[in-house]
Amino acid sequence: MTPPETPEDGLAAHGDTSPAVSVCASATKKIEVIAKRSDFLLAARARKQGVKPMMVQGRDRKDGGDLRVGFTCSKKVGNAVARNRAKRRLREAARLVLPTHGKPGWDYVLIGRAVETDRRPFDDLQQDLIYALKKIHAGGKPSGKPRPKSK
RNA sequence: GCAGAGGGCCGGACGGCCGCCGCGGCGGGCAACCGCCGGGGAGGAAAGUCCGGGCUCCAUGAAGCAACGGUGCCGGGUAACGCCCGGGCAGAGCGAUCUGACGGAUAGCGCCACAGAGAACAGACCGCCGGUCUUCGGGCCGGUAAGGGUGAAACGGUGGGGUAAGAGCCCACCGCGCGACUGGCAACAGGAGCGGCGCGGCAAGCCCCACCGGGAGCAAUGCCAAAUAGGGCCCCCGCGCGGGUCGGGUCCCGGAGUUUCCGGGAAACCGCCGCUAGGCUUGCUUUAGCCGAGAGGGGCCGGGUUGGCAGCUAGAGGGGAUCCGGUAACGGAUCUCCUAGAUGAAUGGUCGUCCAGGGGCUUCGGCUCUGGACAGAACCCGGCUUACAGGCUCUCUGCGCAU
Repeated sequence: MTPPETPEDGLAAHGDTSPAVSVCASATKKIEVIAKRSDFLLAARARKQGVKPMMVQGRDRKDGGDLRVGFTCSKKVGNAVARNRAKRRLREAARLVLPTHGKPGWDYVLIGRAVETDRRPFDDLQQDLIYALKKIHAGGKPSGKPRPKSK
């Protein structure tokens, strides 16, 4: 079966998106990786939006610098192989989506989930990420003290 | 052909498009860096972290002893091992084969539940036999351990002789113990002869004997940088003029893109050098000094924090082929191929075609749906253990059939 054409958003097409990317991301072309634990903790205290295959946390650092992203897959996701696979799919989705839908100066943390991060069709995974980013930029909910106990 | 035993090996394949992490080369650039090209990039268990090493740091005269821990039939292999190979012994199986904490119980201590008369210098409940008494039911004294009963285990077994009844009390055979000698490197095996038999089990209870072991680990360890509160040590000390780019800071430009780093440049803010001058407070006194203390400034050291670099991957290395030694594990020689190094942690994402495997339909040609186990390097090796869809292959055993 042929894959459905999704010309919008420039996410499904691969080869000829480089001019669009360079236009949109003139200020920040590279995505930094969050490496410090304290940055993860700050992002966790900021806005969040859950979608089926992942939880997305976002924080505006308000310094206008680079867009940064981090990934978290706890042992709840599964063994090491399952955690790696989930993290790789999230990383790939972030690579395709964030240059056009992310905002400079923000930190994003993507958190993997047990089965859905692996099973979700990749196009849907990208749409979910775009939806979550929109909600977060629009205001989101502050992920305060009451941690979500449901899955 | 059926049933079974023991090994060895593989553990999806190919191709688009888009990425990630090292390495090498070329080009641009003073350089930082950027671009292009080439090549490499998870496993048989990478896992558990259970043994044995290498390596690093710490401790330590050599060594011995004690304590603690480990190993435990014998011989060999190995860098070493608790691993591997061969052999012995015991047990299981018709067999191929499999299983085994397999040193010592006359070094000592301890334990052996329940049942049973009795459980470790044996003992006598029912019996059996003799004596004696008798109300004829049996009682009492003595002998005995063959028979019964209990138990995981009861102090040899069977038969004969013998006796009041019995008993290795005596004899034959079997068993047991000691054992000259023989074979073997040894574990061990065979065994002339001797002994009437006295000597139960547990060491996965303490223990004894022999051998081995100093401790901690790559978050080891070494180096560099930044910023901060406080500590220790050392130096300078005011003013003015000039010099210079060696160190720090400031500013500008470029690169990488952020509390920063690298390269180039500018100016004289501080240190510095030359001249000049003779001290901010205070103490001492020879009223002057290379004097002391303090404030201020600078540098160094040590400690914690964060980041970077090294350690970091080619090593007792693995695979293949041939030859030699060895029953084998393994060793030697020659040729050849392979050999990842991340650090919020790369080795992928996605799509297509095919191949095993499974289900359904079938006109036996196929069609269609489904679908790939266990699992991810983190300093490196040698083992062990555990997990694992499915498949390939070799050798051997038993039974059946055919010749």
